[in-house]
Amino acid sequence: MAPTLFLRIKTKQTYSRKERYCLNGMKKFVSALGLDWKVLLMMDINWRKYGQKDILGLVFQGVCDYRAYYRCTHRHTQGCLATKQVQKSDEDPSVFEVNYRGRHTCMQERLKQNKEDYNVQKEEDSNHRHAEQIVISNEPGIKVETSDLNPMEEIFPSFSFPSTPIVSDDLETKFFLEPAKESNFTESYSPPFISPATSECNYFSESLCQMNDFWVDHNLQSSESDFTNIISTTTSVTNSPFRDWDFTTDPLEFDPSFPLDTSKYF
DNA sequence: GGTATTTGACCTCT
DNA sequence: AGAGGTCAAATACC
Repeated sequence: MAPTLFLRIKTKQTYSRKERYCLNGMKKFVSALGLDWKVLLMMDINWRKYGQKDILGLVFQGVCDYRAYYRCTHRHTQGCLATKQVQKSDEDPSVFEVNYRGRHTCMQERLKQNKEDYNVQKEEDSNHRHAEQIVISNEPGIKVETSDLNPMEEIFPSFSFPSTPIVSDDLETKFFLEPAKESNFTESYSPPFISPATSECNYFSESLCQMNDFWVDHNLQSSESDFTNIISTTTSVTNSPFRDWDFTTDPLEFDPSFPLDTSKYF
């Protein structure tokens, strides 16, 4: 039985300036975990929609219009069987429920190859850095620092990655909108907030709006649009506002050995 | 022209 | 028979 991950994601047609600060907050959170935010972006973008169905009984209420079906872009080329379904919540139309089924085997193959390539290079380089790096993209700078951390695929076993490097600078503007820009954040995009899926069905509830209070207060001190400044900030999660995030709910679990103080990795 | 999305038809399961 | 899931031709987009 393929693992299933169930997410509930609150989204809106348009995000306010204040709410975009929250999105930038997500980027900082990702970097605080020792991950490149572009890595997180890559996790949810190689899906291809293959169908949608009206949800009977709810259509006439105007609440849940349809359920959309997605599968991995590389299903045919690499036999990846990962799929996901997206539908509006019948409780709150602003909440999207995302049901992930299976794992992206396509990227696991690539990760494996990259690790092998890395090991070869590591042997050749006697002056390699102490911190290990698993290069998951040919894109310069797209990598995960994993000193003393679990391998990436163990921390986030259900993460999906593209088999080809598709991250570009404009991805930042596609998802993490600059506060100064006016743009819509529509339901056609499935936010890449993914959690570890090791059990049959994990439940993850997250509201971008709940992050507002933290992020507005915190970000007033920062450049309001320059993400480069944000990620370059050395952040100890222990001392950061992130500790107050009600980010996950049971049974979602991070590896307890996962170090939260990531300041040493920057 | 290649790739992604739409959407009606079809298949499978209960 | 009906609902959920998938297929594939038509269409849209870049």
